[in-house]
Amino acid sequence: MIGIFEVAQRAGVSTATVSRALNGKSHVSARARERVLKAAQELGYVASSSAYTLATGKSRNIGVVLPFIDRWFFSAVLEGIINALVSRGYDVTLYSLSGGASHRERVFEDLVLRKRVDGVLTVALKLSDRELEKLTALKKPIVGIGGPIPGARSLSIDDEGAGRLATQHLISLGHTEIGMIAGNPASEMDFHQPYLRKTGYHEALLDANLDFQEQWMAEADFTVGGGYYAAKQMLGDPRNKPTAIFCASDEMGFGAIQAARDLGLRVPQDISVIGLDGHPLGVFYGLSTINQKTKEQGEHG
Amino acid sequence: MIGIFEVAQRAGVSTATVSRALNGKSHVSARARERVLKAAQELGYVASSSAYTLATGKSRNIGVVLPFIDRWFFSAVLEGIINALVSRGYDVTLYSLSGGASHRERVFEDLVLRKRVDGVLTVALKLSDRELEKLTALKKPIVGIGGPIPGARSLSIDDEGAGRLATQHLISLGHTEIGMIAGNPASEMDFHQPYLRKTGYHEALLDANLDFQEQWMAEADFTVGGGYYAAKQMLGDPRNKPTAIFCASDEMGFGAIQAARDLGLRVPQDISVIGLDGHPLGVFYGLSTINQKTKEQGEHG
DNA sequence: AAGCTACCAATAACCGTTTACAGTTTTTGC
DNA sequence: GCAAAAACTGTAAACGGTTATTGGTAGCTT
Repeated sequence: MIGIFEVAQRAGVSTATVSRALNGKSHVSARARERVLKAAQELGYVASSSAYTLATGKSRNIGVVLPFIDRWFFSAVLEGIINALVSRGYDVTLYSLSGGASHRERVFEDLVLRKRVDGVLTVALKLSDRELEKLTALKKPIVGIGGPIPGARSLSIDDEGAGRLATQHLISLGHTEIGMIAGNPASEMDFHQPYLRKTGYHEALLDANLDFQEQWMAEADFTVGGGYYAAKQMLGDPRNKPTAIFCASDEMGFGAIQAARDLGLRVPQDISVIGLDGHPLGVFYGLSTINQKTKEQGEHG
Repeated sequence: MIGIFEVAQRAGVSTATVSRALNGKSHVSARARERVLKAAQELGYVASSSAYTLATGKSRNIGVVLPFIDRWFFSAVLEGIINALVSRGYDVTLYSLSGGASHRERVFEDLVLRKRVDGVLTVALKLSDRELEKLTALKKPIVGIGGPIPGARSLSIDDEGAGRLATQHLISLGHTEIGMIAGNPASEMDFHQPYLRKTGYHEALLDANLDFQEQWMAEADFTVGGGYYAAKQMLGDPRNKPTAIFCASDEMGFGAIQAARDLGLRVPQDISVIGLDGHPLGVFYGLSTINQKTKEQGEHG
């Protein structure tokens, strides 16, 4: 195994100098630095991260916790996070909560607490008190994306505004009978965009003096399938159906469009559907507001 | 900060005993073990992973390298991997290559080599010689999923068989004019399912004595958009278009279906589309063979 | 009661870096 | 040229665990 000592030997200096040179610190002569760099290069030396972490307390590693990864929204955000972090020299270790409750507990009890990460980033998550306590006990920076964490830096789009905007767009197209397929918070690990987006919808209707009908409001689990069944039900009654639907996620929007088609309705002639998120498939179907993947830009100091 | 010493003190034993007790090793009396466990529990002690790694050489951490994460196939596989690994007590650190070439190089040069991982898992990746060399120099287990790595354990579905199966299915439906939208290897970080799936298609046609027409073979980049444009072109000529299309990925299949619709064709009456992967949206559209997420079961010793 | 034999537990040596501190060399100012 | 200051470099002590080695202490045998 080749360690710092071998490099030092080859460069004809001490390990301390090697360390300083490699970490770009001062108190190293140009000559020594050059020789160290050369030796390290030739030997293909990279400092062992565990030893580095042990000695410095920094791990150059960020933990990212999210409820799912195989849903578009989450993987898109994740991709953005990773690219941003990697280009800053951090690694990312991933904790998915999709494995069930015991899984979730374990993530917070054990894994996050092994002092392995320099910071934690949660996506669209609402933490229990206990979880929050565990996390803050780490005394490491925490940031919540799309789901505020009490006492931590947070970052999210204006869900209420987005909901209002989408609804207003439908109104501006001349629609007066507008339904909504909202998110179902329980199904989604407790994050609360659902409420905000729904509020935006209500407000937009109110502002425009439009009717709100109970049967034009459905909840689904953010998936294509959920949107499909919700829409099928909402549009099932020919005597009383909306002419437009605002879906709280693009994926539900896709489902709704398909449901409309299966019912023999043409989109967008017979019914308009608008989604929310910025899913790349959106261009082929309904509309969408872009949910920046740039979410990862503003974080981390 | 609370370390092993505090636990030892509280339990009235030495740190050596604490370590043995916590790691389930022998040479600890039942009484001592119990007291240690209790003390650790009360103090919420978890061994620092860097110290553990430094001392033992094991990191309980697996690196996963994949070309993208915001495409369904990859995120689905990733989710499976993570769940399998986490339930075995491993963490997963993620390396995405989507950030461009310099990014890719950095991943292999630097990050993977910080001796941070106990093993590496690549998904649908074809490595350059240099990359492979770097990786094997780690002397850690490597496994390639959906893309064999020379000299490493590999795991993938039978792409050729799947291609043949899909084509045969179309044939069994009575189709004789069958097109294919294959993958475009260059666009996809060099993985080679494209060829195999294409081979399966050809073989099935041959077996059934069916014609193969050059203009019924297109290549796209595995995305919905790619499938859309490829299909639009293939179906654009009313005098000479296939009655069925086999798409090498479900996502291209969605695009193809939409293209057909936009051309005024009904699916599946006027044209059949079959995909490959097992995308959950598949139920709403074409057909699909299931690409097991269980890919992560068979690995790692 | 002394001598063995097990079995437990503590001491101390490592794992590979960083870094405070002390020691050595080079500059610089006269 | 010389002393003092500045710049560089090496030694050794952390960092927080694991584990081989060694030392005790009981419990059995005879």
